[in-house]
Order: sequence, then C-alpha cells, then structure tokens
Amino acid sequence: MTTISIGEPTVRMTQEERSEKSRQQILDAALKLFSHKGYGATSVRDIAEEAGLSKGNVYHHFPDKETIFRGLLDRYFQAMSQPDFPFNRALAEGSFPENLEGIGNAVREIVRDYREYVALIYVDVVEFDGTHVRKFYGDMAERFNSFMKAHGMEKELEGKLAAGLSPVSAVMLATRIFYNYFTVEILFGVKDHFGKDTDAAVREISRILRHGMLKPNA
Amino acid sequence: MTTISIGEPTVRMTQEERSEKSRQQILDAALKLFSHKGYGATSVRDIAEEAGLSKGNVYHHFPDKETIFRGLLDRYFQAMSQPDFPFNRALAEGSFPENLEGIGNAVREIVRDYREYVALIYVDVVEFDGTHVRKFYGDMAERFNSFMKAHGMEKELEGKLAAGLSPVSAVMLATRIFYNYFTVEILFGVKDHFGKDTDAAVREISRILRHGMLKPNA
DNA sequence: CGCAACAAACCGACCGGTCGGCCGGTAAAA
DNA sequence: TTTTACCGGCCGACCGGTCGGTTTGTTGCG
Repeated sequence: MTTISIGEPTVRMTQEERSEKSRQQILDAALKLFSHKGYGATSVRDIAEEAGLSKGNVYHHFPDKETIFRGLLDRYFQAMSQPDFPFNRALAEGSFPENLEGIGNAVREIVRDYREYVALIYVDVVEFDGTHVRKFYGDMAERFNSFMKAHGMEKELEGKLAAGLSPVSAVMLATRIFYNYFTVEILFGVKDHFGKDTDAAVREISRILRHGMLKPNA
Repeated sequence: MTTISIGEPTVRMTQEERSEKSRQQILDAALKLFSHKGYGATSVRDIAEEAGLSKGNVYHHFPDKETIFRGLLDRYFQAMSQPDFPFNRALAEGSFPENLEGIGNAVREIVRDYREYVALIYVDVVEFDGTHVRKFYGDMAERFNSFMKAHGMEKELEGKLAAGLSPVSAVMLATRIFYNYFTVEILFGVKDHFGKDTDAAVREISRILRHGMLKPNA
C-alpha cells in the first residue's frame, strides 16, 4: 500500500486505483498542453512534468503519444453522448424551437467548460487531417435523428416546422451557429463580436432562426 | 545577372526580383507546412527544404519563424479586403437576402481556395491563443457596417428586414453559418454532413435564414 | 567599355538544447 | 515470489537560430 497525503487525512490506494489516478493525471496534463500548444509541439516530457510523473511512467500507461491524444477525444465524445450533457438536456426538456435561447445558453456553458476539448478538434483537423473527428461529424445528422426519435420530438415538430423542412436540418443549423458563435467568443477570445452583448445576440439569432430575417408579410 | 532555365528559355532576374521570388517561395512553403502540421511542429528546416532554399537564406529574408507566420495571416486578411474577393463580390452585386445562395456559393469557393489559410486561423487560436486573429474577428461587425454603408445597402435592407433586426446581425449570421458549413465540409473532410447534398443544404439554410423554421402562420 | 569595390542573396556547418521512445533497475503491492 | 507502478538515463535525430564564407548582382570610376 502506498500512502499519499493531500493535506487531508492519509489515503490508501490499491494498485488499480493508483494506476487509474496516474492515467487521469496524464490525460489531464495532456489536455492542457495539446489544447494550448498543439500535438506536435507538445513533448511527452512536458506531459510527464505537468502530470507530476516520470516520462517512463507515462510510457508505462500509454503505448505512445498518439494514444494519449485519442484518449482525450474519446473522453470528449463520451461526455457528449451522456443524457445529462447540457446540450442534450436542453434539447430534450424544452420544446424546439421555442427553446432556442435555452439551447444557446447550453452551448455557451459547454464551450466554456469544454473549451480545451473544442481546441483539440482544431488540433486534429490541422495535425491529423481531421482523421479522429471526421466520423463524429459525419454521423452527426444520424445521431440527431436518433435522439429526436428517441425523445418523440418528430410529430410535434412536424406540425410546427415549415413545410418541406427536415427537423434534423433545423436542429443542426441551430446547434452549429451557436457552437460557432461561442467558439469565437470564448476560444478566440472575442467579446460581443456581433456588435451586441451575448444575450442580445442569442435572442437575435434565435429570432432569425424561428421567424427569418425578412419582414413577415413582404 | 543570374540565368535560370526552367525548361523554357533562359530567364534573367534582377536582385529585387530574385529576392521577392524567394520570399514568396518561403511563404508558400510555410503555408503548406503550418496549415498541415501546426506552427510548433513545423521546423524552419522543413520550410527551407520545401521552398528549395537553404535555412540560412530563410533567415536572411525573415528575422524569425513567427514573422513568417504573421506574414501569412497578413496575406490572407489582405486578400479578404479586396473588392474582388468572392464574398465581397457576392454581397455587393446581389440583393440581400435574396442572394443568400450566391453568398453561400461564394463562401464555398473561398473555403476551397483558401483552406490552408483557414487552417492557419485554427493554428493561431491553439498555439498563439488567438493573438493574431482576435482583432480581425473583433472588428468584423464594424467592417460589415462600413461595407454595407459604402454600397448603399442600408436603406434597401431597412425596408426588407424584420423590424428591430440590425442589418449587420443578419449579414454576420449568414456569413458565419456558411463559413462553418463549408469548413466542416472541406477542411474537416465531411461530405453532406447535414444529411443532404451541398446545394440542398445551401438552399435549406438560405430558406431558414430568410423565412424562419416555423410555419408562417403558426 | 572594363573592372574594381561594395551590397545583397545564398549556403551549410555548427551551437546548446530538446525530441520520442526504450530499457534496466527498484520498490511496493498482490 | 511474481507482478506491476514507477524512475531516470540513454539513444540517434532533430530543434531554432547564428555565423563565416561564397556567389551573384549593382554601381561608379577610369
């Protein structure tokens, strides 16, 4: 048994617990570094140091550097598939598209809390040619379809949406524009880039998505 | 005078021409490498080799690696400010928002032709914390404003757009969603990610932006 | 014109330092 | 005792940047 003290009372850990803890420390350190320096510019030494472990130990838990990177994307995609992921909650519990503002706020929360993972997607696109994220985006329409079917949103939407408009397109479009808006705001660090504050921008986007930008009877 | 033969008749170049040609070769090589490997993972040796020059020569034309990177972003922002840039042409010569499909197609053309520069923006966000692109995005709303004023689009739009909706928001929103759509399609390499072909997606997005996703009289 | 004198373009070796990955050894858990 | 977590030195390759020296183009003077 090893004893570790973290200021608090001494903690006993089994071998499995220690191993898992190290794995998570490595992933946490790698997330921070990959998302701020890119993949190629982050060294395994950096990761080990940031994690407070030796380089040898990192290679004990992961076969190579790229496996660490893939592990991080898996973490993110895993989180996004949980029912309590803010976006999934907002989409399921409200009534689309009346709840567009709620969806916008959920996306805002996600980009804020997961900004490093969002950056990882850019890293993959640049340094791995999008290899690891292509499937995720390619399956997105189908995933929305299943989600909406599972939550019985189809019939309700059929009656509300304009004729000939697929519910999937409507939800996809709304999702994408909010992700894009908050990525620029939070990841790029540009405040109020629509020329108005965030809440006003979310309201205006929601309104255009619901009723269009043209005058109603023109 | 130097004589170079490129299969074709011999070409004479002044010192200034040779220098400029080398500078462009360096930038072209750097664009290719930075956009595919990231900044930190691209070595000045790689750039020199790709450009067909020596490393010493690269440092003769540029003081350091980062200046090369900034030079590439300058190139891109410069191109975007030209009146004949596809987006500017589409926005100026058509009638917004009837020409949304045309704007969509212009953005498609841009992302296709400038995909490596678009990737550079991601590289800046990840590896330079967005330092070089923040101003560009921060000034975007104001830039649209000036552009529309210069082309006398205000009054026309005032009569067409829904009450209380700012023309800038309308144009910004449309621009962003198209950029996002084609970035995923072209840069991420995901075909038909809205679940339908590109033209159908552009039409559907344009329609939602113009008339909204809700039934007209609901 | 010829040609010396200068400047700019260019090359490749070299610097201290870091890279990804491996491996032998140690100590603790099972 | 066997297995596993963990350490840190080691390898050849490569990093950004500098520098001494060579080639090439330009300029001015006779």
